[in-house]
Amino acid sequence: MNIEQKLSDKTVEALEKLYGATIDKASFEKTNPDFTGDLTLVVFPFLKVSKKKPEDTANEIGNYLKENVAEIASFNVVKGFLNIVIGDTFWLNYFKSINGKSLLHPAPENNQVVMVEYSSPNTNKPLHLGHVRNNLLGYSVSEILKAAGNKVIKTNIVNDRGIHICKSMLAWQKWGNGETPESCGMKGDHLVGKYYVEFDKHYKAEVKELKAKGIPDAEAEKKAPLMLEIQNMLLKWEANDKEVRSLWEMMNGWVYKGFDETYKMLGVDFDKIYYESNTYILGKNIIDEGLAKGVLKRRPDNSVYADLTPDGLDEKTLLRADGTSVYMTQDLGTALERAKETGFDKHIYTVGNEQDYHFKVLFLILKKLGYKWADGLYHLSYGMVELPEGKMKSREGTVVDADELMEEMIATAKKTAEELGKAQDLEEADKQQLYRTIGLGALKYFILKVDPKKKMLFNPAESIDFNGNTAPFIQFNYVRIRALLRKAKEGMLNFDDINVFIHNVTLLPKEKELLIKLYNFNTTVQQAAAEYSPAVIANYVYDLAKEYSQYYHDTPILKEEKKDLILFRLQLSSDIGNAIKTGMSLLGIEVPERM
RNA sequence: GAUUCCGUAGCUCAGCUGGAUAGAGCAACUGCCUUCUAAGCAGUAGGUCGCGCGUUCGAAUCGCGCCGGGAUCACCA
Repeated sequence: MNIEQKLSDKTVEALEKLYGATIDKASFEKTNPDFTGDLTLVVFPFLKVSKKKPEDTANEIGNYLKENVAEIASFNVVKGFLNIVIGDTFWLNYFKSINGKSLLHPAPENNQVVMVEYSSPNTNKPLHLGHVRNNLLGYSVSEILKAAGNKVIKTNIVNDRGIHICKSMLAWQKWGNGETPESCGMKGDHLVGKYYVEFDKHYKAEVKELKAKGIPDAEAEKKAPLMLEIQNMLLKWEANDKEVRSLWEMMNGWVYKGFDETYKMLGVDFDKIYYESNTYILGKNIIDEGLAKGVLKRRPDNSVYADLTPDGLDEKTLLRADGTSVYMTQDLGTALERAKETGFDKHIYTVGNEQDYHFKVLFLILKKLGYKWADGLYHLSYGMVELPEGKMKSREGTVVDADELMEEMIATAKKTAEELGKAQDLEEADKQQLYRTIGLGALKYFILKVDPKKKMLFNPAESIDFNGNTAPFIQFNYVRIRALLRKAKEGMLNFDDINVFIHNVTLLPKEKELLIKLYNFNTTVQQAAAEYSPAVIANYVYDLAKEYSQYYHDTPILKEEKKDLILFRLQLSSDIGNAIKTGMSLLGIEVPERM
């Protein structure tokens, strides 16, 4: 049982015995660093039952706890604050208990099936910074949920069909001259993206021309020849036209190859990939079911809708008058399909906050339809990535490309390392690997340390930092630990048998703080899982690394005179290294051995 | 207009299930490399926690109202 729980239970007991009061639980919090103690109980809420002054109440509870909880070394009272000091013995026992083990101990009873959907790209253009945030979040949340004891299925739904896909296809057909990724040396997704832009350019020119002839805006946009052509192409696609389909398959193939490279570089992956070309028809069964149950209604023109006005939302159309379905219909169908397929307990959609309304409606309709699993649906809604001048706009060319961004980060890592004279004795291949680890680490940490639901700012003019609250700083501390351990090994120091050296250890204040931090590792992972927030992990790992950095600076480890202390400090460092490595892996960030 | 998210140091962010004097990093300025990796450590300076009212022994944190910003409110995806 953890110490906070024990203290809480005993406090409840104390209140009962001292004042005859029944209280559910008493919560302790971390003692403010300016005061002596490890855990603090605020006694103000108990004055009602004690009918005594804050100081007296705190002292009485303190005395009771001291007598009944062996781990307590001492306590002090400041106004209404009861500060508890936990003895070294407790922390040293904890230290022994984690020796050589993983810090993670997932709760098996928590073993739920969780689907995490993320990425969801369109196959008409390459991935950009917004996708990067999505991918990193989805991947990291998946890792965190796994660490918290869930069975996670990572999924991706690829938007591979529709009018926007036809745009790049048509443009390539018209102006591509048979260009392929091989022939021009361009990554497939970038090549297709180029033709998407190309389409837009010609289309705009046509619209402008029509407008010049005095045709109203809306009509010009609809009547432009290129618009009519892609609409025709979409119809052909839906009719399974051989020529259109093979063009579609070829160009999507290029895109997938490009995406695979980007995903690989980002370090994300999926257990199951869905394609909208297979799922867009889904959902019609649900309509029939909904109509039968009376959840959905039919209008005179034959269109079908869900009336959500009683819930403070609008009417949502699910089937057009012509019988075709809309985006929402697909999502209803896909959710049902997945529920049948996997029997998930939870399903997390990693999608930007611009779709908050969409998911509200989606979940509500599924609940109204009476599906139990609908309670397990969750929209992991994250804020947009903005540039100093505002939103990224592909039309204005202000989109930050994912591949380019990663390249730049790696190049900056290289440049910085060379300036600092780092890693000079490494093999060339190891150097390249190191620059990747550092550059991509910096990028990932920069994005993940921010609370997902907040919008975040990215300034391309200022490169992402490598100092301070960053991945390279955390990696650096890991590297220092690894260097110590290598040297210890060379010096034949054997710290395997913890029982030999632990008896002669008195904890320094910093060592105790570090042990407390390690002790909180699992709680932190659980919290991050509950909040679906990698930022919780990022902040934890940074705090730990920062504390260690101070410790490392102030405390001799290999240079310590007493051998038992050397061994203790090495083992402590090693444990911290493990915590850093594990924590970073939950963010999808690697740590190097040297840098 | 309605719904919703956000507003903390010059900048980027923590803290928010109410608790003690609001924390980091960057940028600025000062020190510290013949001692375990200086991508580091220590220090100085920088805040009416958007504004007001309320609840409370206690509010950055909870509630209400303003002000400012974003997003959404299609038989688009």
